[in-house]
Amino acid sequence: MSGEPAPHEPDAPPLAAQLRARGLRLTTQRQRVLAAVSALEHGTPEEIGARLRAEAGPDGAAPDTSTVYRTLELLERLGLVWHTHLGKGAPVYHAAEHPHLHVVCQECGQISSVDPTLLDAAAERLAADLGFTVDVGHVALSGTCRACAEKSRTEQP
Amino acid sequence: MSGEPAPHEPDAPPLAAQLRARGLRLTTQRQRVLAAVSALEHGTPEEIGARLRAEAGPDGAAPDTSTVYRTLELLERLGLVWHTHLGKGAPVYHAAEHPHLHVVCQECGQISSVDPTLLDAAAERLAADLGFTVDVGHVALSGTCRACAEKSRTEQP
DNA sequence: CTCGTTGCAAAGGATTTGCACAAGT
DNA sequence: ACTTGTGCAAATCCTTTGCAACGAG
Repeated sequence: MSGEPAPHEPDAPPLAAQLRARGLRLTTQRQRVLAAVSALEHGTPEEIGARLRAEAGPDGAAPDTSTVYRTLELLERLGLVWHTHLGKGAPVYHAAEHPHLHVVCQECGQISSVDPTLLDAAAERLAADLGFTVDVGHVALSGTCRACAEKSRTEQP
Repeated sequence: MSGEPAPHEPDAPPLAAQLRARGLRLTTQRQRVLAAVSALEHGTPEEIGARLRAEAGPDGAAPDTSTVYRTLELLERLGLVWHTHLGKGAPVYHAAEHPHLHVVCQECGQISSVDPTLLDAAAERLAADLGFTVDVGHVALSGTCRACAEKSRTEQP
């Protein structure tokens, strides 16, 4: 902690650079997967694959499912994307950009993004108490959204 | 919010009562699964099943895997257990008892339980802002524990 | 040209479901 | 007895892996 250069740059971590630095290769697939993750706010591997198929059209070839998984894992290791487990099913991926907090309704599954500073106080407390560093990008708060709370109040009086 | 009767009773929600109230039946399997969840602090469905097998011994019959899953779902709906997704793998279940917050290290997987009041401020903020009710029992904070933070500092200077 | 990457297809693990029988009330 | 719960086995869903061909540097 000694002053970050910039709050958040235009395209923060240069994909190509990250790859070259590690002797890895910049492929169309990797660019497309990353783009898809950014485009879909919260996408499961399956949804990301589906989107890539849609973008590719009938004749254009989309990355294979296995490639999507492999690429997501890679991108995560490069720090370009993060994943979170929201419900029972598949994890959702989101671009690392500026960190944000996920809030998920257990009933309807709706996802909201919240200002991460919401947890700053708690995070500092954990750091001071346990030396534990909270990774805000990974955090998801579960609960019940307003709509579902009212709905269940109506259905079960 | 008008004063809770007691901070936490000896055996808060009576399993049998919960079942009878809904016309459901009290079976050995259900009692055993609940007991196993309590015994294992944080158990995956698989681990819970394994423990039941072990408890049953060579000749005693343990609940089937599918029964474990069905029962966990039921117990959760009854409010007796909660599940949380810690890593990529399976969800972990824990007895509902008094609520506590889970803090998980992404590297070593170690789980710590923290005072849930840590999130009270954030929870109230969400309630006021979005009408969203945070379910503290479900929440898991991911990050890096002190040990792992120091370890990676040593290995990559 | 060399080595990382991809596609394909099959394997693997985890969770769910249909149905007939066993068990709780 | 009546209805719910369980065991069994097959079906699904999600993810991973081996290997030959392909493409970036």
